[in-house]
Amino acid sequence: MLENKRKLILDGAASAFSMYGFKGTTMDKVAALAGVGKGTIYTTFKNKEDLFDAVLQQIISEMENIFFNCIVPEQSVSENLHSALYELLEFRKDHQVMMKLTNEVRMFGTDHSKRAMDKVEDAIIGCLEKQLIAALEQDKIYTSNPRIAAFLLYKQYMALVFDYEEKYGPLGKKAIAHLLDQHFMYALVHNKEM
Amino acid sequence: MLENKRKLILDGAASAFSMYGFKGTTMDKVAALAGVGKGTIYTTFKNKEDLFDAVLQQIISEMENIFFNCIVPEQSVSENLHSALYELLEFRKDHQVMMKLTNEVRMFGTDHSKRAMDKVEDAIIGCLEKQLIAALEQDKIYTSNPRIAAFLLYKQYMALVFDYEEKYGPLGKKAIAHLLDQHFMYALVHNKEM
DNA sequence: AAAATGACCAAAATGCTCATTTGGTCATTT
DNA sequence: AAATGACCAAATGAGCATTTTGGTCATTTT
Repeated sequence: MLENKRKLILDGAASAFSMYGFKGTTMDKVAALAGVGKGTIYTTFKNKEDLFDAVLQQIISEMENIFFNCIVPEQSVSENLHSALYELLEFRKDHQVMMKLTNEVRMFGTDHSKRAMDKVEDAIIGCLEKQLIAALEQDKIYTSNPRIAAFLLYKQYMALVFDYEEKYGPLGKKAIAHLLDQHFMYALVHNKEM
Repeated sequence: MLENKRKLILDGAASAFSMYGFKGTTMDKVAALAGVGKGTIYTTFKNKEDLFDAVLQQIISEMENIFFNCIVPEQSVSENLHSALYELLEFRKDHQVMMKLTNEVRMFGTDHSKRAMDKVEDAIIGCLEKQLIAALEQDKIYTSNPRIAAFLLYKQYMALVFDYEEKYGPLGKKAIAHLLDQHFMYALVHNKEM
């Protein structure tokens, strides 16, 4: 019944971290939410941070699946990238709790949990990079360094979704996609000098 | 002698805020560094935050001057934007203390001093926007919204200078300029559909 | 026997008190 | 009239008592 418990605990922990953040989540709460004894958690996970890592890893996997599923060879690069970004938007909406966590962890978290959150960022950038590389191999885009391009794409996306909203008010999904298309994708698709 | 004192105080305060940050700076230290009595500060500035504002405003003015001076009509838009970004890089180097302040204020500062730091950001974006508008009027670039373009340019620049360094190591000035040129400017200069 | 559990403990977090520091004032000095 | 620093109320932080919490392990359950 160990594997069954693992899922229970992981789900309880995900709820707890979502509701209370990292610091606000106690192992007692996780145990209660998961409906298991506190000691049981420690038969599967080394400690709180390990549990946190596992929850994030689960989110990362979900996300990578979603990303993977929107690469459609028949689609144009631009369309694929659009799909990917829409998925990123949807993902953010579903897991907007995770974004709160990002903030909290950066402010109060330990070094370890900071690194854990960075892994999420790296995973997203990695997904984007993968798509860019695929496009690159088909000569659909030009870039000397798909990793940097993915990094910039991600940062620009985050700036539009979060920073812009803070300063000038929220932007619709449509507007964000359009802005990225005009200001970032265009160069990728047309600039042969990269 | 009031105007003379004002400069003394402003310089002392600039040093103090640079050395100790906002919280770490006491009015006694400012008075000592400026070589004036503490009470004197309050004949010119309403309070600590007002003084902080004044110091930032001075930095903003310096920065705007530098920016203004690198708009050369004979130069191409791309060159002008390059100059502006190089100046921004130089500016950051000289006032890198200010960047520390940004962090500190965001973490521990009052709402007021946060807004004060935002003004610096807005000033930089404003400078970029001004240059973009000038270029737009000469039909040298295309963009439906120079404010957003300036915002994105700034964010991308900051991401390259700070976030990228944190993740993958520092980028040289040359590399940063090149990346911005390839990934951002290109669309501005070529994408007539904006 | 193997898995699950919750009472238990050391350590960390929190609340609280009180001495010190600090932003700001104002009577005095220059 | 301008400048000043002793002075004050409020904010801060060190130090301590109390509570909470991550993690363990002897006991119970299956």
